[in-house]
Amino acid sequence: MAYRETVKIRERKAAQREALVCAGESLVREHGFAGLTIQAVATRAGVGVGTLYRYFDDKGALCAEVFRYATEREVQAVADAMAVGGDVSGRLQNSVAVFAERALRAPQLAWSLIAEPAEPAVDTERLEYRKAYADLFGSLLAEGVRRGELPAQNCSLVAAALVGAMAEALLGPLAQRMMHSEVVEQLQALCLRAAGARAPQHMATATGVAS
Amino acid sequence: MAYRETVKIRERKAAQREALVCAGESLVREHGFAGLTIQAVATRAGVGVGTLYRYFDDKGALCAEVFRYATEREVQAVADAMAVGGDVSGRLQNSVAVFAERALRAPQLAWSLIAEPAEPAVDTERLEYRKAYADLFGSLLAEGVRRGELPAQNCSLVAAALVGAMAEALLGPLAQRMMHSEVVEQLQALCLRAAGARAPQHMATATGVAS
DNA sequence: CAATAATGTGAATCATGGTTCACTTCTTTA
DNA sequence: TAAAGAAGTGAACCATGATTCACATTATTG
Repeated sequence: MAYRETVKIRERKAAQREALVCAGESLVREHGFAGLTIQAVATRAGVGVGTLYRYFDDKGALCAEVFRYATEREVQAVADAMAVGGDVSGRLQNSVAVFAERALRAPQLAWSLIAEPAEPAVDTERLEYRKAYADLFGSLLAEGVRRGELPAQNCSLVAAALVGAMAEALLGPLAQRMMHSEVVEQLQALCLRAAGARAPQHMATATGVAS
Repeated sequence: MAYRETVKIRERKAAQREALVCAGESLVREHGFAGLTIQAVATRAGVGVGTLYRYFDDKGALCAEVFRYATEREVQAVADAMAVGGDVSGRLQNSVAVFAERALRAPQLAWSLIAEPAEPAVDTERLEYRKAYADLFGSLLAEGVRRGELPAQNCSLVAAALVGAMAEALLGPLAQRMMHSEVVEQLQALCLRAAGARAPQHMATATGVAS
């Protein structure tokens, strides 16, 4: 016997894998999933195309991983904004702002994650991603209803609708031409009204925007 | 000189063109844009693939035409529902119902028109399509604001958001598992709240659903 | 160091589906 | 009916980009 995977190698492999995912993510940030070709990822990571296939079964697997990687911090940021104390309306207002501001600051990434045509494997992940947001907003709404702060409603459906409303409003050409702050304020007001919450209160800055 | 296009031929050509578009639309209805291949359209229309290129520059042109063809009646149905008399809230409620019911009845088509990945040419048309809806809802909202029936708001942005909210709520897996009537009612209530309109009123059936 | 077992490589291959074009068939008119 | 101009045809072609695989390189251990 003359070879067995050693710790050093295992770590190098893990680092390599992450480097590949990371290269993929940077490509998506710049050019969307359209720019995520095996060639481009390999080149950017400084390896040959064959190497990619030592780490991922196929392009779909790579795409899915890149999607998850890019997605994780987005969802987390909204979850954090929602986790602060205060009434449901305030937390809703806050999380809408975080969602919106992040999307406005990285429009290419936002579009890629929410709407860009891509591999079937990405579509699967995307469903999860939207569900993650919908679940987040859904439980917040449910809490509001339970506390009597919001009127009775089908929280899951309304949550999905809120996510759709924000996505559409932010990704359309309109939002790019408006002042970001106005877009955020309008969306906050809209979402609060849609959920039947109290009117929005002025907030100087939203949290959770730092990357 | 021994040939010039005659009326009979011109008509036959027009008919042929429409037959091709129509074949394309039926494919989209059944299998989405993924099923819209040149081969499939040609076969369904009973012609050779070459023939398609006598009528359309390329696949994009055909797709765009198919999209417009399928789209026209959808937008018209909503426009009709919006054109009836009554207050803005009632008309909003009515058009939301029409939009929702049509989407629920033809989910494959709705998904293809609203969200399916497709040719770039289709994406361009899709922008128009969404804009058409957004404009429709936008002017209704503007009228409501002008009349003092709705609170001040950025009508274009809110309209886009309403379209997004409906699309997301209807296309997600949730709506398929719920009773259609409940989905419609929830969406009506949501959109009215979002626009700051009065509470929804009971309506036995929405108009404009017949194809 | 020799043997072994990984990982790294990229030109060649494959898959898919749009597009072309040389040829056939049809329509019109002198 | 013959000539001319169009429309119809589909096998061959092409473009794109993922995937493979025979070979090279590197790491490990007796």
